[in-house]
Amino acid sequence: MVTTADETTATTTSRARMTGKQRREQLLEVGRKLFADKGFEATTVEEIAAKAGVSKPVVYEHFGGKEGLYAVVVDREIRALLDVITGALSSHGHARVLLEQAALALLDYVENSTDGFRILVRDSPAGQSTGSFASLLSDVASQVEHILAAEFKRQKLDPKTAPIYAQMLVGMVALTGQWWMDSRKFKKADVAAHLVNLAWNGLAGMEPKPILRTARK
Amino acid sequence: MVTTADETTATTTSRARMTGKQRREQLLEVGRKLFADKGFEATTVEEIAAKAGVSKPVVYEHFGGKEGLYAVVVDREIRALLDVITGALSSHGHARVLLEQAALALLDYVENSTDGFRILVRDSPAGQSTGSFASLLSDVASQVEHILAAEFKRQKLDPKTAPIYAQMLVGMVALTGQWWMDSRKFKKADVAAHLVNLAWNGLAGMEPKPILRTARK
DNA sequence: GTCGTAGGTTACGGTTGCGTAAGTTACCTC
DNA sequence: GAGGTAACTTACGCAACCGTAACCTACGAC
Repeated sequence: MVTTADETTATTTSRARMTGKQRREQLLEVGRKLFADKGFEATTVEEIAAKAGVSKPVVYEHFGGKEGLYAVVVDREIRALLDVITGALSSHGHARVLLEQAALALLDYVENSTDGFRILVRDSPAGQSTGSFASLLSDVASQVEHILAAEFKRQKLDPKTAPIYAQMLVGMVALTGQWWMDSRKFKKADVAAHLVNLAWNGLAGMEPKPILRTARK
Repeated sequence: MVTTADETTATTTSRARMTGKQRREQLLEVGRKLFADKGFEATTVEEIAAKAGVSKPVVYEHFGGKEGLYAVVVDREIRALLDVITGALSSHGHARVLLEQAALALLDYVENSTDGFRILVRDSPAGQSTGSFASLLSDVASQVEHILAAEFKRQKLDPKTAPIYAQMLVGMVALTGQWWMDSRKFKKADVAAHLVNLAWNGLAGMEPKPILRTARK
């Protein structure tokens, strides 16, 4: 044992004994990071344990296995993301403002919880056919759909087509978030403003200098 | 499909001896299907071999391993998709028409080569950090960027922002394709028309009954 | 200060799936 | 119909990981 030194890459985070809760949270953190970096299958239980400065059975004790840990990690991320998006979409106001807020909410999430977002995007624990991220997207899309349907009626457009447009908007925002996560060459507020600009005005009627209508931290 | 008999799940496609080329192509087909259905890691070499009615070493003979086979499969798909998209984008004409054609090209691809598209979207052979699909997208985005930059100058918009909009458009189209692949509740031409409608006119100025401007098979 | 228990360890069994060595069969050529 | 070669097989070695059984150890309560 001895080992004050870390062998290969493992940064032995803790050394001391912890309470169950603490250890559990720590394992979740460590796992999150690893899953984000290397994906589900490429991450091994031993690696997780090592990086938490603990031995393998501890992981099994808390989560019953890799899948168990992964499930909890994903569940938390899904909930967190869904919460902020739903929050943004269910404040009342002009559809344009809702869009703006939802976009900002996603970008915030991408910024603050990059690892989590990366996990969701990667998804792929083979088991569930419906990737959890896909189902999150379709959940959000259905919220957007309702907003759009109302808006369409007002504008004398066919509400039957709302699902398509909902899907497109969600896709646009989601993939833009994904892209922004890696490139990061533009400011968050700018990305959001352009997002809204394109979605609202279209290429034919774009504002030259789009600005946000919402005050934000 | 010249299937003779299937046992449990493995559809032993061939029984007879083949030439090297034939076998190679057959293995690529089989692999493509399996990778699309189960992903890279979940697919085993034995499974591929079995489904091709052949034994494992044959696969190693032709491709040197699972990764080798996968690489060829992905490479072909990337090329194919990139070709049709690039083709659509490099015909000259109104930007709106280009968008329309590119959208249709993608949807065609999704329709005709569903397995391939699913593989690309899944991607994830751990190795290359830059998922091949991501790099394809950014490739396409850069093409779109140039088209947009020209268009922006004409419209007195800032060409510096073209990359963002390019990314958004590509994201919108790509994720819509992904969604359409699974849902399939709308007709291809309709999806394309709505795609163009949103991108071009925006939510504020949508046409009630968008129609395509291009004649298509 | 002993003792119960939560927190932790070492060490192993078992499966899975990759990759290869060595040998076999059909087919084509002369 | 002998033999060479391309196509293919059986059989195995081996490494990685998962998961578990069995055994320690710090530490607060009494």
